[in-house]
Amino acid sequence: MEDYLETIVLLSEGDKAARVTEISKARGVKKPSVTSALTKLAQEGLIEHERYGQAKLTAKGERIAQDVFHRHETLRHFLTEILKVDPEIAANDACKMEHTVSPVTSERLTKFVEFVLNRPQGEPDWLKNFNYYLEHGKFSKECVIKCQRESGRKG
Amino acid sequence: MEDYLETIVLLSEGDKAARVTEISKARGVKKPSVTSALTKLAQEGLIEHERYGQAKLTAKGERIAQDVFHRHETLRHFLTEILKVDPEIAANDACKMEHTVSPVTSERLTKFVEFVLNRPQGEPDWLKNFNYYLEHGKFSKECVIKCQRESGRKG
DNA sequence: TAAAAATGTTAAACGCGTCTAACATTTTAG
DNA sequence: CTAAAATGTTAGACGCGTTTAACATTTTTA
Repeated sequence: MEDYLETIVLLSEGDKAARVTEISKARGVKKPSVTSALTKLAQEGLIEHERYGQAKLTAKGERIAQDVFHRHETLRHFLTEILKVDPEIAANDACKMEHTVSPVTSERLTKFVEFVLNRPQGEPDWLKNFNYYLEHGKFSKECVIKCQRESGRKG
Repeated sequence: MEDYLETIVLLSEGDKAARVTEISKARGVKKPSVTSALTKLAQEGLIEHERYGQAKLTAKGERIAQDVFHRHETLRHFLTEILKVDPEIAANDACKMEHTVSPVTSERLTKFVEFVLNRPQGEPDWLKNFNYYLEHGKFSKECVIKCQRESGRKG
């Protein structure tokens, strides 16, 4: 059901109205599935849906939809920009994971992505080293040296 | 279904035999659910299940079960040791995410966790800085200074 | 070894989200 | 304005994993 909310918010923010056919296309699902989903969401007070008309998010629905979308984006950014997963696969994975991640994890991941990407000076050194590690399967010399330096006489 | 395989592998490796009642307790599910799951897994050639007896993984089943377990552990480590999510919540989240993560993402995450935790010199500085960021909601002075140093005259 | 307890299976039902086929409504175009 | 096309809904079915209730088998124990 969360997926429907997300789709509705995306359509509403875009140029398309959140109608059955559009939602159906967007979600890759037949129209009766949409109708029944909308009926349920309306019963739960998350959308308003007039027969043969548009779906509109209520305040509560909007809140939840934005929340799901936020989880989606956080996961997607993490996957593409840190783990360097192919964008398409990342979007796909994010789409599935967004529903299973607990609030705490979501919040931590958000902070993590912020921490890594919004630092005062951009992409950190260690992320570059991770990319080296990804490509070569071992730590770069630079990385090892840096580790040794950082750990001082403890090493 | 993957969850059943995982449970079977864990019971088999532990002291308990993989019998209906044990699996039922472990998964928090009634016994008929287990019976029907085992029947399906047997049909797919992932386990052998003699009526009223134990479930045993086939080679193929073992491979898949280990794979799921590996995804689980990778996710769990990432959540607890990097994002510092509470162990119980982390285990829970891992349990749900392990089924939705694509092979590529799983592999990258594994490498990432390795990279962070199995470095030559232990937990890296930046992870400590992330912990500071988690607690205080801002970058530590040390972190900012380091960033400036690293970026040199570009900054 | 027979009764009791534990364990396992079967049958029938449910909720969920989906589908197809048929029907209803609205929109569009001639 | 009306016929055709597009859009939306309803009814009935399916697969999935689950449940309860009843029954079958095995194990324990007295």
